[in-house]
Amino acid sequence: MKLQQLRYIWEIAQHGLNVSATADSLYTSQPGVSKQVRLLEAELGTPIFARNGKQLTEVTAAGQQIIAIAGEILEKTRDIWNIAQEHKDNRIGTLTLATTHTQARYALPPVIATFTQRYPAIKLSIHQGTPAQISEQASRGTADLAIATETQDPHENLVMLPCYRWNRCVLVPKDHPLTRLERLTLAELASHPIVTYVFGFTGRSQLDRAFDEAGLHPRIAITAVDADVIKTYVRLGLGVGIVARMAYDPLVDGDLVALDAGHLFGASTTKIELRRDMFLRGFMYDFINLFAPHLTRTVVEQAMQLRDQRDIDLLFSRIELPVR
Amino acid sequence: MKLQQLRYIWEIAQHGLNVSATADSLYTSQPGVSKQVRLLEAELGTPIFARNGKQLTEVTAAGQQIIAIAGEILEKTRDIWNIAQEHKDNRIGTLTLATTHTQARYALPPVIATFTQRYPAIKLSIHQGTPAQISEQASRGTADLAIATETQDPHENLVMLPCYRWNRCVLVPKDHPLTRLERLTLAELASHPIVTYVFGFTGRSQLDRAFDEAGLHPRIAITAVDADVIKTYVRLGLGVGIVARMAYDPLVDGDLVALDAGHLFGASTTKIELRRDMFLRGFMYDFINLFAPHLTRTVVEQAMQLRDQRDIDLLFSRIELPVR
DNA sequence: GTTCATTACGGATTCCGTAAGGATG
DNA sequence: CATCCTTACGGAATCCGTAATGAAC
Repeated sequence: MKLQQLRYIWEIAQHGLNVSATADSLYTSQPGVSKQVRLLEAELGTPIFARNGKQLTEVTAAGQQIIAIAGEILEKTRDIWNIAQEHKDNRIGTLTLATTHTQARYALPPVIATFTQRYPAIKLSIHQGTPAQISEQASRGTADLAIATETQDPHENLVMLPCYRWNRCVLVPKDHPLTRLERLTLAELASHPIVTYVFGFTGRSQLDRAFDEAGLHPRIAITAVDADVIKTYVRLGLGVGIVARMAYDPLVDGDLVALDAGHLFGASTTKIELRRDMFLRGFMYDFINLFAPHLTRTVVEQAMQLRDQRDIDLLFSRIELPVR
Repeated sequence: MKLQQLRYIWEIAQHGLNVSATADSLYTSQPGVSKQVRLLEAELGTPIFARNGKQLTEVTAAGQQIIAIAGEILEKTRDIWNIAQEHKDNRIGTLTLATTHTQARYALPPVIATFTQRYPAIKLSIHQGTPAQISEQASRGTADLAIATETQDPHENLVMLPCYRWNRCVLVPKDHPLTRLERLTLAELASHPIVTYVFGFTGRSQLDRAFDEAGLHPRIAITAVDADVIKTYVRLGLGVGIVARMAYDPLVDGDLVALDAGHLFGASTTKIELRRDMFLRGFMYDFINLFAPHLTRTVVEQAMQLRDQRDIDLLFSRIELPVR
């Protein structure tokens, strides 16, 4: 059994059992990959992939278990690399973030500016995706950290650290009837067509819940994954926008009015997700701390040692999160 | 980075940084091991071992972290092997038990008789040791299961499953004054010199606690790790023995009298310890089930999925354990 | 002087690429 | 017929053993 063989079978599984594509992605030859797989299967004495003739058609029962463990082993080799790099020179390395549009566009820029200034030799790479995708990336070790607000069903091996709470605002054109109200209500809001996030993004589910609990069923005219698209359609007069307050920038969005909606929907919480047992490099702790000042190295280490997310939530229940 | 290199550094750490001894234990040449270590260090760019001239003197900070992870990786490769074997033929394989004298001598024999009959092709190997040693073995993956009563400070990565409760008895020669008592008391017992287990073995700490709480300080004349030695000294008249009741065998120990002491010390619990994330083969579930009938495969799987030993204890608090 | 790790070196093995072959849809 | 996996084969790299070297206790 060799690490490379484990890497091969894992990558083949990730590439839909296509050995050629896998070989390409690993910058090696297809027969080489194929051969190592056969060798591993021969050594273990049991097939990992089921074949129809020469095509790989599915993963055997044994294969599924083996590939899962192979993935864990590969994560740990990455940890070893990180440890070695950290001790060699803690200023160089790579930080891979997986995050959503909202974070990347509105929350992260100042943090990243400071971070890159402090660590000019750290290569930063940001993977944008859906909340489900970025959780997946953190879980698989493709990304070091995931940053998002919505998490449908949390992965077993991820720790979630609350970073900040934020409120929504309602975006309307300057002369919109809603601007003449003393205080915005859910009922008033529901009488207009809504432009907001698609389900699963940026606290959308919390928004639905608020309307539901009030027995209101507003018409959702348009849904988008990011605030910029939402603003565009608000400008076209297709509805009133509901976005994260931080997405409203007076300088750029002077033609729109932002009406506070914090009292209507309650605050949402943005979280950092990371693998429970991963090795965090010094600059990673620093990045987390820059993003969420209450998440000091000590606090993060403490949280990661807890085995149960409930214990972690308990740990943070005492801490006052910043509100944006 | 190769699996073999990880195995080498891990084994070197286990062998007190002696490369020659490590090479011998791995049935390979010493220069080969040495070279692979240097290659790994070169690849990672950071030393794993500190050297004084050519001697390995200590493990670097990076090395400690790396070796720890290497150990976890090696455990997972064993899991892969087990999975493959299980799918190849679930009747062949190896079961490695780590246990104490008391279990091996009195509790395990009938279980093992049944087990070997059911699985004639499973190689069974039993490592005897102190409770601390056998926990260590389970934790390190040197043994599949550890079976013991006392566990000083439980390892992080071990799950402990309660198997049965047992009581003590007092062994005395046939004509001993204690035999004339209606009902044995702690005070009476404490007035005689005691022969029992050394601290850390077979529920000894619970025994001490009972005397302490009664404000008694009996003279402990002789301590041993196993009941057979204890019986020997009781026969020599050096004191009264306190042993697990199951250690008294009327057939062999007819010259001694066993006085029930369950009401004096309360019951102790014998537990199976196993790595939380290990892959258990079918026959391993079966062995556990034979040893403790309430530990069915479903129950064991359930317990292993719990992240916190407290949750496991909770799970079993409802179950009535057999008493021996 | 003994123990122990590194370096040197040669033979065997393994790895990995290209090219050809055969199966699938 | 295009895609895709396997087999065949040769050159390169790696591995692993023995022997020699040198440092530490």
